[in-house]
Amino acid sequence: MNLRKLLDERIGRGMSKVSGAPALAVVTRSSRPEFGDFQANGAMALAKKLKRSPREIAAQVIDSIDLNGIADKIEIAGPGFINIWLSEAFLSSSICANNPLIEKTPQAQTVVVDYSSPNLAKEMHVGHLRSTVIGDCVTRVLSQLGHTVIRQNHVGDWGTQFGMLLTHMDELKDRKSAQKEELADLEFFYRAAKKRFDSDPEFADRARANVVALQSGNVDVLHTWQQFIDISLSHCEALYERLDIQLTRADVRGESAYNDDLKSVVEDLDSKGLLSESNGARCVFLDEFKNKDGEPLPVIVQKSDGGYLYATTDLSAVRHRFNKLRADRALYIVGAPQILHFQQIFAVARLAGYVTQNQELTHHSFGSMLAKDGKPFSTRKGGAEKLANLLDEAEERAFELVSSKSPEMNTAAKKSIARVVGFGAVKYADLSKNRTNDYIFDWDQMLSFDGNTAPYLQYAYSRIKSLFKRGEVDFSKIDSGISAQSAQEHQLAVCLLVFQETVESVGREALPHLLCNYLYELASNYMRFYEHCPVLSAEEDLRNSRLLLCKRTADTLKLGLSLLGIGTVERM
RNA sequence: GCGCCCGUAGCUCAACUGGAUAGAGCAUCGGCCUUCUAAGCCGAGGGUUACAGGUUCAAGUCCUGUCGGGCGUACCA
Repeated sequence: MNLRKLLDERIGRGMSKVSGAPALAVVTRSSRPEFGDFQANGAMALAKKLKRSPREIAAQVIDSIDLNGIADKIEIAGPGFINIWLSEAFLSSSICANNPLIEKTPQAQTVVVDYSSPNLAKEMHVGHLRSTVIGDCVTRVLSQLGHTVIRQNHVGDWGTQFGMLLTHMDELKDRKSAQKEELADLEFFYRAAKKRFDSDPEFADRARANVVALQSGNVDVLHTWQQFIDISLSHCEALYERLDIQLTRADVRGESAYNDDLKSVVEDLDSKGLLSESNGARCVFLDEFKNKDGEPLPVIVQKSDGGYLYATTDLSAVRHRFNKLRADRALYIVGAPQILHFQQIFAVARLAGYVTQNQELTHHSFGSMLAKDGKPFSTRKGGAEKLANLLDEAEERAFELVSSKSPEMNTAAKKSIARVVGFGAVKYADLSKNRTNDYIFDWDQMLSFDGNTAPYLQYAYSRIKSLFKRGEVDFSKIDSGISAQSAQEHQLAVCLLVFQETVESVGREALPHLLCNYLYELASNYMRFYEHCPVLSAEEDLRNSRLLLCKRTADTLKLGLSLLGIGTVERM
């Protein structure tokens, strides 16, 4: 149940009645406990419009709304806030086993999400984590809400750097073991190829020839290319699997997939009169984009030598997503440096009619990862930390911690907990921040296990499970409701009812940190409840009520964490 | 130069998109384990929300300007 929406509708109706025209209730969580559970702020704006006293308006609104069975106290406070206290009966009936944690949307859409999209020429590094985990979370959330999600891994599998890589691969062909060894570490392989390219002119010539051969469809070169792509993809897949990222080979649709369509895109733009020629290149000029001299900035779709660019590829991808995949929405989880690029692509796509008015096309950007010295990770010169190294370190540190906290556990159990906790911490570090700013990569911060981190949420969960085990609780025998009498129980109960609204927001805005904030608040509320309200030792009715609160909290934490792509453990 | 993004506690970040006394975590200091897991709980200190104006019942949030930072800005992706 979306509680806020419910209140917004109920109070909004009252507001509109008083106004004589549609008016918004503007319901939010109350800023402090003495102001109740929720507050409606719409009366002030309405009073302004009607040129009347806000408190008077608020009083009329209260008279005209029916919150029977939902609220047991409504008050006017300050300049005209309407404060609402939810009734215990409402909390009890809302938090019961047959109410689903998340309701499906009545308006299911087809949503394409473009995320992860690593460059296959190199190995995935820590900078790829952001897009990968955010996209993974967004797709899980949208699926949970009942939408049809189509994942698109727009990998970089085409371009001039492959000439150099394929040439180097050819050189090693006769020495199978050497080739295998080098390809096992793509970072090493890339550097070796680059070194040859820079130092050996003959090699560089062959590399350039291979680029041409590749682009013109030479069968042998294509075969080698396919081999390389397969190997590189399997590197990615190993990381996806470790991190439990829901991307498979079927979701891969790289740049090369659009090659055959590029000519058609350009022709189509031409037929629609959008194309003009400038310095030999074919471009779309848009009034809203200017270059550094204040002159119109082109979106170049075909170079003067006849070649195509990533703008062309992306236009083709847009067309594919809306025409072939029948998307209602297409979300791009790609870093901030590409803001202008996507603004241009989206504008052209709209002009060309690839996307209609009621179809959504949005770029969800985020800042780049910087090294400790504040400088960007160079993806050309190496120096970027391999994602695999981060994951190794996460497992090691978590293993040490588990070992020190629970020395009695066997190694296998410790290892399995270390994986869930370590990777959870890494993912949460990225998911919990909304910054469009750049941010500094820091091992200790990334691998922290204290405070507002995934392990805190996992700990809350395992504490609840441990409680059930100790109490030998059988929920099939508990059919009573909850009674939230203490402040801690009440806060926890209200918090549980905000889950739906939070998840819907994440689906709408593609902002996983909202879910992180929510789950942290939920876990904090639970911890306070746990400290103040004994569960197993309480008399039967109270014990059952508290057990039900625990159960709902555990279920919400587990589902919420799973939507973040983070696991839970029974013990830790 | 122009465009976009950003500037919140010592550090990393929130603030439900204009609402009441700007909140968390880390770090620092003090308390709480013979009662359900101390990866926890309770408490303290720490702020002119970069700066200056403006808009209004109400501004961290909107507008203008200044300073500081990042990114982008014609055939790489």
